[in-house]
Amino acid sequence: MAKELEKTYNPAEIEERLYEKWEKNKYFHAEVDRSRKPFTIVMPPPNITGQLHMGHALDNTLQDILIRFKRMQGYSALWQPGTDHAAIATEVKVIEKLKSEGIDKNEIGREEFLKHAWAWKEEYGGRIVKQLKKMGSSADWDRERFTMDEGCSEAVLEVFIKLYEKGYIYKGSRIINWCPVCKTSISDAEVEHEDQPGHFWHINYPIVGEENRFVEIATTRPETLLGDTAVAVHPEDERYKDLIGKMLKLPLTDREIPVIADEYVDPEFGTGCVKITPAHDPNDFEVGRRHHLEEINILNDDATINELGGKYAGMDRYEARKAMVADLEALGLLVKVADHEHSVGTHDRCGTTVEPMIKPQWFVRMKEMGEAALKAVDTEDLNFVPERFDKIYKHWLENIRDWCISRQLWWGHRIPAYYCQDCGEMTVAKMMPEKCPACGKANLQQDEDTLDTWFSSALWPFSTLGWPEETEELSYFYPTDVLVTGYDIIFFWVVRMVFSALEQTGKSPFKYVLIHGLVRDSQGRKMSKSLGNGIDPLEVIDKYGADALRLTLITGNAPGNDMRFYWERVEASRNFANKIWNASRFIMMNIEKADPAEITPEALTMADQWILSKLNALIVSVTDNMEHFELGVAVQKIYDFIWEEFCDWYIEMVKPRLYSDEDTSKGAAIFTLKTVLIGSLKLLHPYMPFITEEIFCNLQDEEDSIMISKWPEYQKKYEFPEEEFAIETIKEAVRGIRNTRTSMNVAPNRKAKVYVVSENVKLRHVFESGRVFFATLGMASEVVIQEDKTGIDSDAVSVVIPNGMIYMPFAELVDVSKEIERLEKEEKRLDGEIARVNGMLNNERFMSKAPEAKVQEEKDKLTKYTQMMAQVKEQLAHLRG
RNA sequence: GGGGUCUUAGCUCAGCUGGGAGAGCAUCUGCCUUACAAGCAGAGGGUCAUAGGUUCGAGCCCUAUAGGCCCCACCA
Repeated sequence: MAKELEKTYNPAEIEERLYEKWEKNKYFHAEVDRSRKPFTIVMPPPNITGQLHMGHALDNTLQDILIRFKRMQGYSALWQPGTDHAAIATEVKVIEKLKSEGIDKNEIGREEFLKHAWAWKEEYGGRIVKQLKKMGSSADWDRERFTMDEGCSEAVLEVFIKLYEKGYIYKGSRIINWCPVCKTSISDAEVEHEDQPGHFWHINYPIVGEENRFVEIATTRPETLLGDTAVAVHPEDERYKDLIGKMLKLPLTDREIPVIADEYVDPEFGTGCVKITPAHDPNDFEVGRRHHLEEINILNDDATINELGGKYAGMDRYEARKAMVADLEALGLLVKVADHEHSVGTHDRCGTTVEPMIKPQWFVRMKEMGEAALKAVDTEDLNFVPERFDKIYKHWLENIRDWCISRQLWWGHRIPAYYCQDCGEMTVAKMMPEKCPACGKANLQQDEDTLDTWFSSALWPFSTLGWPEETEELSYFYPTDVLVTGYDIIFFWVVRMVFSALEQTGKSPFKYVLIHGLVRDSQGRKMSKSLGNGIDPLEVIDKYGADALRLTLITGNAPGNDMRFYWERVEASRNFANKIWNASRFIMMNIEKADPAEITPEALTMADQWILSKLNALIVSVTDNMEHFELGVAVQKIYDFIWEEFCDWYIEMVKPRLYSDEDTSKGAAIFTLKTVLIGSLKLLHPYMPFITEEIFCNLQDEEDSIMISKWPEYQKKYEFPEEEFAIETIKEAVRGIRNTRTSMNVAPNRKAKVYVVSENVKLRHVFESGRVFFATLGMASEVVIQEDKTGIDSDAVSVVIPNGMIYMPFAELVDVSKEIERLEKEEKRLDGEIARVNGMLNNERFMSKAPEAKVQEEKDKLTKYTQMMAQVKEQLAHLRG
């Protein structure tokens, strides 16, 4: 006996209770089970500084749908969760917090600072996890990991040393991107380029020994002049050929610099002369190395001018720029200033303009590993969904430069390099060596730098499973099946996981990468704190429930595309939840009256067979869509089936049987209602886990769970093509009747006698079986089925159906001219259809080239339409008298 | 500069390998019919950006054009 449901659907109360139950019963936990196939998803670890936003909500919903689906299909489905230490983000937050307490990072020192950082992690690291749980995420929290926990740190050390020994990690003084606010180097991927309005300052550099002769250069950053060590021209540039090798007086300094020739210069651009600042421009750096130029660093770490800047020393870079331009103008060396839009690199975390600088840093050599990562896509060991993202992935890898992995931060994995304070020898090892291997002295000090956060996240798919240990988990769950993430972190993360995994484990870390887009606001803008246009997923959950939020995020969206999120859409999802709730409530109310454990197949009526048959088809197509990651399409089909076929048609059809005393028929109805409801709930469960679980459990007595129930499969015994056709025919007839009644303004409560006339025995039989539906669905007072028009009022209203006619005598309501109008419209429609079909069938090439089935399909249509047309014409002739 | 992507009903978007254009919201009409007014029954609304091409057949494939968005890029 099923329990009765509350009258209103209250997600808040239900969700919390069910999530606790699932956790308590360990339903999320996956074990190595060699008797079953594994299915693994590794969760992109949210930052410990994180706060759940729509991006997380979408990302986690997609993963949860896949994992619940596979779990129900019988896989040992592991969703491996964890959090990321988020080096810069966390360090900045901790610094801020300390500042507010009047504490300065540098005063307390590294060790003390890290204590605060860990305290922060303890306090806030769990927050995002709690929020993910509110989404219904069925991750295996027992296996939760952290990028800086012991195991992950061990993996980092292992990889670092291996790569170092292989020569893939090296230390070098090269030009890197420096953030003057965060005071650390950052990788190329962390620099965002944005076009900003700026100026082109044209400056004359006097030629040494030639009175009043100058070389005019143009620059967007005049302050870097202080670091110039040459001016370059194109070797073939006739204008400047004679200057090559001559010396120039560098303005505002007492230095002299040479004019050099280099192919890098584009003679067509600007003046054709380029100032070369090797220490502060990546191109100039390359030129400088080619020509063995001096590299003069003129900046401090906070982007003020350093002691080499003479009178400008101590000034901020922009202040210095202003002062220098003024001085140049006073000297008469400023030729002109032109407006110029140019691309400026900014730090993606803080927005500060990045300053290229030469610093000793650690790099990962990308050539070989990049090539391996490229190959993985070609061999289909790695597949992007949608496919177009392989192009983006490949293009990036083809142009990749070495990855700067050292950061001047304290929070993170410290670089395992040790320097002898006596002889300067560097040793790379997991632990600090007791003695320097070179000089034997015990005076070593570890490198101050830490690793880029992405260095440890790159190992996430295997470090979380125990690597470098050869664990059971690793051999069973790895490589993982799907990675779900946004296109915005393909470069940061996906690429790096792939080459790291290939290098360390010899395998692509996942077979599929399911890419999703951004969740935007109703106007298509990015949701952001500064705009204040974000919608908080937690607020959505509070108001409408997690299921409604999840459904909203999945419907009407194709993989890789951005979506707009607004409240009206959530309401639509909530309405659907309510629909299911009420349909279930109705079914349960009736189960109380009779609940047959089993019924004989013969007891199933045409309607039962029809809906079971439809469910069968739904199962097949939804499963197929889900296997192909077409989650939006799949849930749309479930939605339509539940709302339209099941609620609007089947439940309405079955009501008279439920209210009758005929037990066999009632039993079959209840059996079918229950079977179809359970089947649809299961299909829907991955999308809307809470409401489906609540109903599922209330529907049966055992304290079971839908989330560990078996995924529905196609059942041969529920294949009823004949009955499907019959009900579809009846639906068409009912729609015709309703339509006609509405267009005639027949009062809804006015019943009418309905005559079905057909010469077709089979059709009469169908209507005979479906007689009852016309009473309830078609407002019929009486249904008469006959072979001809005997006894039907000559002015009865007609509805044309394939192979037959329906007549309804409405005496006083009938307006002949309107009737004619209606039929003429139908005639026109049929005329069009017939013309179209004839066009095809009369086309020889269609007949010879189109598939046979298609030709037959069109022939059948022609027969049907021709027959209907004849009836329309006959009726028209009759009305026209 | 290179690449990607989009242009489908008033709005937001689906449309899987080419075979008679769909959903949600909005609008209009009528219904509180004992699961649901967060609902029911009906209706209107689209030369699928434009121009070519391939095909028996194109929203879907190819080419060009226009407009929007995004990513990558060392032109000082």
